[in-house]
Amino acid sequence: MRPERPARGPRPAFSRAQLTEAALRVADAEGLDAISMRRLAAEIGSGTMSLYRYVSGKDDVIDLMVDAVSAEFLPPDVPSGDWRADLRALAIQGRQAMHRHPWMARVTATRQSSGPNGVRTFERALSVVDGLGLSIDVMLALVGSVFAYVNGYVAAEMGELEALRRTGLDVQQWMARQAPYLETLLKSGDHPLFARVVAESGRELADPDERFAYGLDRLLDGIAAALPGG
Amino acid sequence: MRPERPARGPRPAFSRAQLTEAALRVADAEGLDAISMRRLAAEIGSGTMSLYRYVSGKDDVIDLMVDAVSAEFLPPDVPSGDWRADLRALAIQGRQAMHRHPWMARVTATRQSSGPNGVRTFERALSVVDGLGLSIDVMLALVGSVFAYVNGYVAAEMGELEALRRTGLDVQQWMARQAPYLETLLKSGDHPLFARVVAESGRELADPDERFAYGLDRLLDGIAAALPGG
DNA sequence: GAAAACTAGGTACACCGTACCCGGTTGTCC
DNA sequence: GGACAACCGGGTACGGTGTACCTAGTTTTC
Repeated sequence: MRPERPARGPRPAFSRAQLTEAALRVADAEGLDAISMRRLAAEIGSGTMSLYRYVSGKDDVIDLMVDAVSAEFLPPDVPSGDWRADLRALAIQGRQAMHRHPWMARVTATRQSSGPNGVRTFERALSVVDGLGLSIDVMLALVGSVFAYVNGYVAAEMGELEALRRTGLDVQQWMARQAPYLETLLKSGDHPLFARVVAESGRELADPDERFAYGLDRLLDGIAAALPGG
Repeated sequence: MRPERPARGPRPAFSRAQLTEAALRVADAEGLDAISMRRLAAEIGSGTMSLYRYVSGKDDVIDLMVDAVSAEFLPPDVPSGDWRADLRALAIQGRQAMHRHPWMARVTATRQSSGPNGVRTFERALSVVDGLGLSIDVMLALVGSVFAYVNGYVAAEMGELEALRRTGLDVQQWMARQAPYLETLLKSGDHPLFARVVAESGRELADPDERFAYGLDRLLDGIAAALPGG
């Protein structure tokens, strides 16, 4: 955790920040699976094992990456006073950050950042619902439910996109490949609502941002209704 | 996709179902990372490469596992008429299934099942909100938001448990190891709400099931309020 | 100048998914 | 009954992975 110059020994050839930056560049462009210690070493022009002078292992690299991205949607240090707007903005900015870094959602779904920026985000999210007359347990549950929705929604969203990217196909080619299986499902007649989805979906809530916000607003409605003030 | 006896050739020594069962046994007991083609082959007493007669690759094995677990929380084929109770039950049973299979949440967070049981679950979830005067797009958004909450919540929940399991430590040992970092965070004074969490959390909503249900009920409240009938 | 504390990084090990291939078994058809 | 297609089991091999361990060089302190 200390990128600073130690007392003795030669000057380090690079820094944890440079390593993190290289890892982000690779993962953003080629996906999380493109990250390997050998690859990262090649990227910054060092020997593979030298990386272990800066991080304790690959997991540590991932932690650094997550914490770096967490900084991108850090809420302002002082809440606006409108808890709903603040929570909504945090959710939307979190999603946008995960869209900029398509590998992010898969990681944060199962492991939230315990680095400085992760903790800061958590603290500021709690501060958004502070002063509403809630116990810390309820505050935690409310913030947690919004995080759960955002992480769950975006993980599903990006999971599909990343799976598509891995195939190397475009959307048309992919749909053409799925067509026979889809046909079988529809022809069986056992899935009338799924058939309706295929036939008539997309008239409303066609914009992905709008779809995300729709569910988010339902959740925020429910939270608002449970608040002491009404 | 065809475990049936083919026309020619020797009788297969095992079946996709047996392979799936072995994979579930290993993953449930030792985690998803314990699943390897060599390990599975050893488990069912076959050569490694023979598995490829039954599945196209490791991803296919995972798909089979997910679809098998999906059968565990398949909603009844006819909704009760109480959409809220049905959606709530689906969420709770989905979570319970993911608790029985700790590896499941990590997988479904980014890749929903497109196998028979996955499609059936999807169809029946939609049928729960059918007949309420909603367009298929809104139905999709509502079901999707509940899925997002459940997947997001349980993925975070299980992610923590699985991370703990991987260390091999028990809760006390793990907390003792984190203590110095925690101390630093608290001593800095920059995280007063986080400090409150550490100090006073657990008085309300101490039961994990209750915590999960609390957020879920907020979401369902918000959905109820948006329904045409009120 | 010696020693301590750090640095870079090569080698090696155990494991992974799976492409490719060979040889054996079974059913069908002439 | 013989030929052959179609399938099965599975060994070998390749190009990857994370990282433990070790050697050797460099800088600072005493």
